[in-house]
Amino acid sequence: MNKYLVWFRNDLRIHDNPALHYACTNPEALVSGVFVATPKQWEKHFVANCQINFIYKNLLELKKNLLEIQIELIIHTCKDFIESADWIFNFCHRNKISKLYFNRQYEYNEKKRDNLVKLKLHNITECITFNGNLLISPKQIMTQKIKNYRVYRPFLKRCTKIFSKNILYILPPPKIRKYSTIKNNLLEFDRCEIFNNKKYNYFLPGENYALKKLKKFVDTKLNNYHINRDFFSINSTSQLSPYLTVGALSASRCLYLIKKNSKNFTNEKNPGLFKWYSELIWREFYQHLMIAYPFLSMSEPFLKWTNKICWENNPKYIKAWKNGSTGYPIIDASMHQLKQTGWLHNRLRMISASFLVKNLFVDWRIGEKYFISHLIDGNLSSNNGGWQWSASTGTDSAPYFRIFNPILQGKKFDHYGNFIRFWIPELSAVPDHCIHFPHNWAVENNIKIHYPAPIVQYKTSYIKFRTAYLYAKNNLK
DNA sequence: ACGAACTTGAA
DNA sequence: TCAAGTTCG
Repeated sequence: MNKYLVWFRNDLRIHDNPALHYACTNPEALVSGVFVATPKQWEKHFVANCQINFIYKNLLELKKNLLEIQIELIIHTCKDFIESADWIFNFCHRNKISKLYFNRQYEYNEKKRDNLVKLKLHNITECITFNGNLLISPKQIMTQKIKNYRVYRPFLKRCTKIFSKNILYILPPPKIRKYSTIKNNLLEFDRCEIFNNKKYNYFLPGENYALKKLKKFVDTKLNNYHINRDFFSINSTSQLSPYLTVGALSASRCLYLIKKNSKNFTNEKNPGLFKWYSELIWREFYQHLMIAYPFLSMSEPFLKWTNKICWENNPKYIKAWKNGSTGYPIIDASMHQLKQTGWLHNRLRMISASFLVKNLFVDWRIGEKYFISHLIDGNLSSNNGGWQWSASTGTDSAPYFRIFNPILQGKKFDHYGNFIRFWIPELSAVPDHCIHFPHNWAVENNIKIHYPAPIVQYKTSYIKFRTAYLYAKNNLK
């Protein structure tokens, strides 16, 4: 009897999963699933504990869902990618697997691992791979001159053209298998220490929950998304990024709903929908960018000459930024939320990134690494893209003279200071109009607040960065 | 090859 | 206005 194996990686779902779907088209075959955890690899790349925890919890849900269609999910732990490639090879060899199915990953190390597996399995097991994670395959989206897009807007326009022309299919989950591969229906996760950590319960795991959450967002928040999305204290975004990262939800499922909700999803008549769609394409854009320019995943800036900037990297400043004790409430509140929940609104990511780079004059890569090591939705390409955008080192990034003023941003988007009071209770007595910079108010009213003084002055600190940036640009480009 | 366009800001 | 080069059709 034919034995097929589905190798799950960042696609922990049964809906819209090409590898799983096509492995199951032969009703006679024996289909099993496998996931290989690689703790050392994760550690080396600073994957956040909350994300690892989230992966395990999602695996549990995946296992349950696969159980219902009589497919066993084997979970094995290896050290790193190299070892996992060996293990997959041995597994296929030992169990006489005739076909191995998986959805492609395009990152540098992942691709290297997969090529190794393919090479080893040559003449033993047929490897069948799919694009299960991107909305569009890398080669299918090129400029007229057959070059990779470097600028977001034309990329978006091209995507829109393609998507409105093509019909989008969402693959259903497989039907119950004729022959079961279930050996045990125990959910053997209890020994995983991280999994038992009760600290991380902000995002409920699982594909079923993600689909419900998506539907609820589309039904209740999508229409006003463009108006509400920037106000980070009112929960107006979809908060689906963790599910997209582990693949409990596919981006194409989101696109499918977008198309379903509007015949012409590009139409300005649907501004909320269009805005959300364009955010989804940002995610896509940064992935394509990293595929085209792998050096982006190796701590290299897009603009090479920015390597010549002499970052100050003051350890005191770095520590204060990480701990949320900079004396700028919006920054400190953000850093508290990041540490405690593993999630931050995108605007807050931008404000705190801008502050680290352009006020504290710290190398953006230090911030990039810190975010990855704390984010539940941490994703190499989006995180890197966002940081390079903020630091003005990317190809399509904010101009260096564009800087977020943490006080003004706070006043604009957290007008009543609700967000700040939630994360910094020490400031709860400060009146609304002073909460974004409470220091002067405290002095004038002779009130002692338990809150650090600002570590840098906004304006002078920015000039320092700007001077160094321009120096590198003009002299060393 | 020419010209339009270029996420998110602030003074 | 800062500030301006590059990308893309």
